[in-house]
Amino acid sequence: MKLSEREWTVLSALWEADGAELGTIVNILLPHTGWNRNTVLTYLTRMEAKGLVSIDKEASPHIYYATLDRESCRQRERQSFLNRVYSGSAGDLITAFLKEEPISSEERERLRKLLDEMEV
Amino acid sequence: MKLSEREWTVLSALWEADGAELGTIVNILLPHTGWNRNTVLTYLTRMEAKGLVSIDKEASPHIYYATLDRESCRQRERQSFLNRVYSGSAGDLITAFLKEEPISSEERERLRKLLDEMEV
DNA sequence: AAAACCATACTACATATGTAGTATATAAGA
DNA sequence: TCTTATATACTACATATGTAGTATGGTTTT
Repeated sequence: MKLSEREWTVLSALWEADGAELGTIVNILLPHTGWNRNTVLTYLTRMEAKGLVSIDKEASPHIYYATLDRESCRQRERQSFLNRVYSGSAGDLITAFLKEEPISSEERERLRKLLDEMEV
Repeated sequence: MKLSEREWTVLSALWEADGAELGTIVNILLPHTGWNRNTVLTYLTRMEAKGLVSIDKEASPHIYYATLDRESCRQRERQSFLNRVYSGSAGDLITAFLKEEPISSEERERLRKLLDEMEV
């Protein structure tokens, strides 16, 4: 199941404060989205139906959790992006990001080390 | 404007055979999508309305073109992916792909070289 | 020429998505 | 306690997306 942009945003908030009540989530999202409280609630509800969010309804107010952790979602997004945009060629993908994005020299060092470790 | 999965697929076909007539496009897409001819036509028409495709209607049959080249689209997708999934941290993104995807030793060499060139 | 096929335009319709508004119960302050 | 803010459930509605079907006219093949 592919996450939409908005779903990703909602999950990000949950990863930031997992097991949160509505108010908290709304507050996290508000600054950069401007979403209405009920909009957020709709997302959460719909995402529960999709299995992306789980809700503890015993508690009051309800408590909302992400059912997937960030790394699993990233993993899926990576696959999807790699195949869709680069037809699976990770080398090209990495090259493009390397060329385009500013990478600090520490980062570069880390990457070089990683490459070396792969050399066996 | 964000491309949907299907729009990306259609554009891929156009990049493969830009300036093509419907039949050609359908044939390119058919094997991996199974899309009906009219489905493809609908996509092309809708994408023209969005400015993603241009259609030469003088010709008969019409000729369909992608209005954006692959690299521009890749560029946008990279930005979107980077920000959405990695909050802008290109280093983490690259690391994840490096660790996960099989990269040939020639690729690794190329990447190393690229990293070295950045070292100035 | 009649049959079969291709292309285009237009229509259709279900589901998804973005974005709330309303009604209602409840909790928290004044 | 009366008012106000919160939370939840439910409803609403426009636009987008996925996926064709139909009607029509041109083209190619028997």
